[in-house]
Amino acid sequence: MLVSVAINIPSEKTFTYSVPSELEQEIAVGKRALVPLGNRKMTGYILGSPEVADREETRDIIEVLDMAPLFNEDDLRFYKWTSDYYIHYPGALLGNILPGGIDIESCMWAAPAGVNVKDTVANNLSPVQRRIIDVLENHPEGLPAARLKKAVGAKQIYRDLKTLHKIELITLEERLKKPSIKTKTEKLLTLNRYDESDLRLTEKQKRIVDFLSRHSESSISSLRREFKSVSSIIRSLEKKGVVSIFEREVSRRPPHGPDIGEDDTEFILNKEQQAAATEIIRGILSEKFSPYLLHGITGSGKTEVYIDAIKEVLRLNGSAIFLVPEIALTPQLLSRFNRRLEDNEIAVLHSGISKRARYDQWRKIQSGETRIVVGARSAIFAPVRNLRLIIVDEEHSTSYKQDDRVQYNARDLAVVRAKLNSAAVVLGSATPGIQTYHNAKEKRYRYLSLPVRVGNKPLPQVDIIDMREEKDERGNPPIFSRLLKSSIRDTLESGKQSLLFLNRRGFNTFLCCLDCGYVFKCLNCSISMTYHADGGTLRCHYCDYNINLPSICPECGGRRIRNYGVGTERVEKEVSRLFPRARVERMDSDTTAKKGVYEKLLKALDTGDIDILIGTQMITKGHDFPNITLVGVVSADMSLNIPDFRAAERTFQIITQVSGRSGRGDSPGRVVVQTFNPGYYAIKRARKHDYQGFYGDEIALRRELGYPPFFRMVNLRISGIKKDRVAEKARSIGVLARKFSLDEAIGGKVGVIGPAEAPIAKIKGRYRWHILLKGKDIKALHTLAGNILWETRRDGFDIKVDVDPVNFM
DNA sequence: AGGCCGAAAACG
DNA sequence: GTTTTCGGCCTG
Repeated sequence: MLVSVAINIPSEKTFTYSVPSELEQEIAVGKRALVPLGNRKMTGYILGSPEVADREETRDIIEVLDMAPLFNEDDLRFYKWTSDYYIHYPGALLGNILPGGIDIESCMWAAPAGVNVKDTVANNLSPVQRRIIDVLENHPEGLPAARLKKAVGAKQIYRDLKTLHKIELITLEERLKKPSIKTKTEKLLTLNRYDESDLRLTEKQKRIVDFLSRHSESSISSLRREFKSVSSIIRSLEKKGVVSIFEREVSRRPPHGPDIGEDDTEFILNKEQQAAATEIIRGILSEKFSPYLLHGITGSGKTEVYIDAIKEVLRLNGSAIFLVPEIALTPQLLSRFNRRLEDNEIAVLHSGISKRARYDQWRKIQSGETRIVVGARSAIFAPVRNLRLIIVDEEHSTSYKQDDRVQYNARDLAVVRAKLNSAAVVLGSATPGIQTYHNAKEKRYRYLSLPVRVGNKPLPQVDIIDMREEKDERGNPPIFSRLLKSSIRDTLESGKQSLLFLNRRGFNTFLCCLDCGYVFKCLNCSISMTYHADGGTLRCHYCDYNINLPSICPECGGRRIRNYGVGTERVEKEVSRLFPRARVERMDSDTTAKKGVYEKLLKALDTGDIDILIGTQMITKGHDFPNITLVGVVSADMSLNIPDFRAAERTFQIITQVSGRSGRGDSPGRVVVQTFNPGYYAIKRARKHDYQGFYGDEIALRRELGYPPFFRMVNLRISGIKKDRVAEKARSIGVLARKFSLDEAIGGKVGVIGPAEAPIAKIKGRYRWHILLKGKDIKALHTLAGNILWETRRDGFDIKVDVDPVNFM
């Protein structure tokens, strides 16, 4: 018997192994096996068992690592599609999406041999060898070769390790690295059929046999509770063949979150919600691929529609995946789900869950025990059984695109997975992505609309303030316009709550020397550092490098350093100055870094203990607080000035989303948007809540300029430590790309733009360049990107392919 | 010929 | 990803 496995290494290959006959029983797709690779051992993910090997020699697998598969063939088809589309190594993709911390592998382990290195010997060692000895002196128990290499700072280390081993200064052995989480198992007993007349059982043995005959299977621990000491009795029963012992994994329940929001158990859908839910349920029942765009304005009650559809899926004994853009949104959603979908356990998958719990959840989903999965983007890979429905809430959110490691877009993958499983998929948003809306217009998705707010509440009135007209005492633009100031005051006086939104945390966005114009920038990243008044530090928002606020300019020694730009901290200070009696809180990634703070702030907002909440992106989504009647967008321009073709789309979405927080209760809401670009179409359309109008403007531009959805893109990112060499490498890849783009298979169907230095030219000490590939034919784009990767050695460079890029920085 | 080194390939 | 092998270069 043969198996093909994928291994978590940067290689597109899968590997074929033979299976010793005693392990054949245990083989199944989706289980892991310990396999030999070179002279080490690695964890391989079993993909199938081919009839014939594609090479002469195969080695035996060592061990099957799982009792039950981690995924089945359906899941695998989807994973394979993903690794093909995003041009990722299949083993690396599996390694990334499967619950972490359970794989086993071995490595070379170097340890000092415990002999004194004599001077005469030491003098004969090369510098690298001497450093190895030095490092090992501080690690008497030894180190993995790879870690040692880093510690020594050498390019190569194996030759020297071998030499040192030969002269017996160090020991070298292969060592298994233990998985970081252990799977918990319990031992179970079942009663075999046996001939009573053949056996003489003691009194105690009889009692246990009697107990077992009344239960189909029992754990040893439950027997122990019943009969105290049992081990020796069980052993002798097993010897006689009366019982058999087997092992099974047990899992723990995840902790229960806090309860937020009103009791909405008795919710009744309005006419539009009912129509949308009915249509989605029709799709679910059809057992055909049924994609929907649920376009519901803010406050229109999309979640109720989702819950209705999920209820239907549960009735059909199917599974549903519910994706949320940010893990911060799960607690609220969960308490709502728990109220409405009682008796059904809900699995939560996201990066905030511990490894151990994530593994347990994965197991329960895989076995079909849990049928509802809620989570951030990675939950799209959950190994659900009988998938009938995927919901992508706030589908326009850019956080569905993973930026590091394996880059994928969970929103797009949701549609693919639904297609592979003939399931329904609902993309829901108040401000659908241009691409999604375009798909709906082209009839690829069915369009469902919730055009009114629940309870017919009006949308808030939006006022645009031209900040060029506003001046403070010194003639500079103030933080708050007169209208925003008076609106906050009015809101305070009427006992309602205000939300102030700003897309930038910190105090001032940059510091600048008035004498020489020097701007304080991060040493590792080409980013201006942000002043944080909290700790009196300057911080880089990319690598968190921070220094104390300097009093003199490091460039010219000048003492006149000025603050520019406004962050949430600065806004907070200004609010406290203007409204000293108001209860003000700030919600951004600085204040919510500590666990539980986020929930606490939401709770306080809920109970009315906050008058004014200031925050970033974090406050724009998904919260329903009826007492908020004023929303202030402190600066709408931040998202406009990014080098990205989606800048207008983002601006429209942010203004609309944050406006939607206002006026959800009985009092009408109001929104004040401050901007230096009051005439910009995205802002003008947002003022009128005019999505269709905005779409019309935007799609015309996209068509004219050749952007998605009319053209597809692949971005190649090249980064490295040495500035000149990265530039050189980028240029040589650019030449290669242009050459390949003329190939027959591609035939001028792909345009090559660049290479160019990335807008953020340096992050964490790595210089960055990119090359953009653009074309209508995704196949040609894929072929070209694949060819380039294939032909390019990444010696000292990091080269990443980003298919359908979202972030161009 | 043998040692040394960085680059490249192989790993089933 | 780790470990081995390749091939060019130097020394003697």
